[in-house]
Amino acid sequence: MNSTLIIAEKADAARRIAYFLSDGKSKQKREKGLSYMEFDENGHKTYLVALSGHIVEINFPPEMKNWSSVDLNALIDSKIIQNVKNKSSYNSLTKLAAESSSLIVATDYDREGELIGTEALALIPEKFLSDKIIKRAKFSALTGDEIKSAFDQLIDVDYALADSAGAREEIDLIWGAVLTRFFSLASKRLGKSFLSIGRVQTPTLALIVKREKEIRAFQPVPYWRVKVQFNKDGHFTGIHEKGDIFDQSEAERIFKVVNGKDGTVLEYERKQEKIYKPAPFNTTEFLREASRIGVNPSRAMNIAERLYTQGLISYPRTDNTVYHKSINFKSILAKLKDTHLSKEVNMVLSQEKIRPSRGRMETTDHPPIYPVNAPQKGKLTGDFQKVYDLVARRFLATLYKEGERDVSTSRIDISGEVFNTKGIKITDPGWLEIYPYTRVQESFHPELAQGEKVKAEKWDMEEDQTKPPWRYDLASLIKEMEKLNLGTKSTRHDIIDKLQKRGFIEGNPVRPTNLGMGLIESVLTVDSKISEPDMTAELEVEMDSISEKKMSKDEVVNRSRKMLHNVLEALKDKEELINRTIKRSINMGDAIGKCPEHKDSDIVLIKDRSNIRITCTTEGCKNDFRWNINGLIQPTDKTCPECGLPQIKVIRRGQSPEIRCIDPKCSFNIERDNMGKCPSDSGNLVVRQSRYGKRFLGCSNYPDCTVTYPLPQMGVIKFTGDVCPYCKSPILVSMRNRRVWKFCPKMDCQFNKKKEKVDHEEKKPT
DNA sequence: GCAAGGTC
Repeated sequence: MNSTLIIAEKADAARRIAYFLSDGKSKQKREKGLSYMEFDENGHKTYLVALSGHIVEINFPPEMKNWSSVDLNALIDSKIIQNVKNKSSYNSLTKLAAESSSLIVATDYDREGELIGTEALALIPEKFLSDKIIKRAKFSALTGDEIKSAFDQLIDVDYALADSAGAREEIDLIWGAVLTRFFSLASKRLGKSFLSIGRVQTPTLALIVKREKEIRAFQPVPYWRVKVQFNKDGHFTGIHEKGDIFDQSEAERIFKVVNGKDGTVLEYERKQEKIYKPAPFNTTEFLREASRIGVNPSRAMNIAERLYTQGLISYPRTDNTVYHKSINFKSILAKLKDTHLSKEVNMVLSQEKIRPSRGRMETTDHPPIYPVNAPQKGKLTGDFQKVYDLVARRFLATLYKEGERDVSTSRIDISGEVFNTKGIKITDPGWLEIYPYTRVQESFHPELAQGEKVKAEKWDMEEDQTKPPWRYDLASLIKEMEKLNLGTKSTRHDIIDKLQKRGFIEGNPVRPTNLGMGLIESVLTVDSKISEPDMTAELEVEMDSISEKKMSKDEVVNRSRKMLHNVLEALKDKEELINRTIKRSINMGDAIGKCPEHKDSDIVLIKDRSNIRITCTTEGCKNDFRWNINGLIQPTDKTCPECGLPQIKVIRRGQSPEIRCIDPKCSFNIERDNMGKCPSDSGNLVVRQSRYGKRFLGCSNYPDCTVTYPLPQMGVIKFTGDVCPYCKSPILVSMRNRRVWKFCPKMDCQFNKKKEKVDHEEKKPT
């Protein structure tokens, strides 16, 4: 029993700790469902177990399960139980702990890490625990030096710090569950359509709703700009120094003074400016850039995780924007040299000295995101390739030189009115050559001299108006959440995903749905901080008081329970109002056109998750349609050529948008979906959408006839009017990216063997 | 069917 067990937070950390402590002699062991690492040192055995984050999950006991019958005040005061989530870690942990004389917690050195460590300790049966030495290794980077010195100077486990994270867990659960149930019950939205409330998700939703309200309330104000186009070896534009002029008569006065006249240079300046290279990637910046190249944060995070486990990039969850001195740039560059980025690598290597850029945030938990290895040729495709390239190019850009540009400015006088001009010319692209995701706009500007006359060619008075604030896109939303300290680098994209899946927000740029607007409005009917980032800020203060041992975890949690009782009372007083607010918001709908029956009535689109109702606002009108659609529905300003009802645009992931009549039974829609006769019972074959949004061909006599055919998911599909000579199925034609394919929908049919390629012009499909 | 936080 002379051995040590080290508990690590994740497999990667366990590997690195084992490697550095054993000088590379550690071995991975797998036996009887156990998985751990092991090494020997002078007869002393050391085991390492890797957890994967939290090993237990807290929850309410089973008797609290029923939403409708459990009293919410009782739920607030309910005891909280723990469930083991990760059985295999648990088995390795308890087995090896029994064989060890000392235990070392070596999880990440932060609040959650301390909790993850103590959770693991708490799972070890008391009889094995009592006689053991329990210690904590404190390292803030997974480097040899850090790890070795951490294990030379072990400290004690900080139970107060773990408790502070434990309080966070419990408070989040209690508030989340109680309020989620309250709002769902109040609006009678139970089952799949429940309304969720949480410390992070609700303030995030409120942010989006607030912005939408600002946009809707925005009153544009007109303004004018007086512009003159000058010419000397090329065109360049001067803008009157007053910029946006809100007084129309003043703008007119200036325009009249200068119209038709040339200018005289008052001042001219040309200077060299640096184009600073970007900082190394932290999670937020990485997600922002990925979003810009068309990979949404959730998917980007998912891909980054997989690239990380494949050993291609470093750990993707980090706040750090400064490379640690231990990173061996040369060896990484050597690995990247044989890839399609060899040109860029050589550019970096051609410098006398490599000086990496630094960001503002320097933490010690993980390095910034950078490539650690080159992928095998052809191994990465699609978005994986895009994301890897983004990380690799960002890395190379941070190691290359700054760019340089010439910035020319001048002030030009026309009859006492002054015009500012500006031109930018890149003289040395520097890192921009490696990192093509950033573009610098160039504009022409000639060299000028003071007192020089410049010819003017065009005089304009442009009218414009002030613009409403921008909607958040997924990238700027994550950035804003980071600024407000909502969520963590690992959870922000998940929170946004949740808001989308629950039908509170949609699109990118992000808009709240009517349901999302209604939920926030109803949350605001009582005076609480549920929808404010302050909830998190205040929780942080409480957590600090626990870790500083000024308060106990129970004191803090119980105080929070008391507050929640009060909030719940206030909410119950407003229950009826809350119900009405949510109902009204859902039924509000967006106007998408006029009703041909009732000329004064709007046709509105009412969305509630995947249920869509499109109806005339006149009570009882026959134009009341229901759609169940997996996809986004957008209004168009067109009407159906068949029946005159408004048309909508249906956008499904991976498919080209379709124009539809709002009446599902309109011949316009039927015609488009008609793909010929079913060979089995001569019903009509029509395009249908599966529950998962995949399209396929099915017989109109379903469920009596269950004939289906798969369809290509991309591109436009039409019926040619021909019938397959082999199997009698209708012959279809698929058009995508100007490529046209004629095929039989029966995949293994003889017809497809010859893969007939049809020219666009040769035969126009009907 | 509830939260947010780890990690895969």
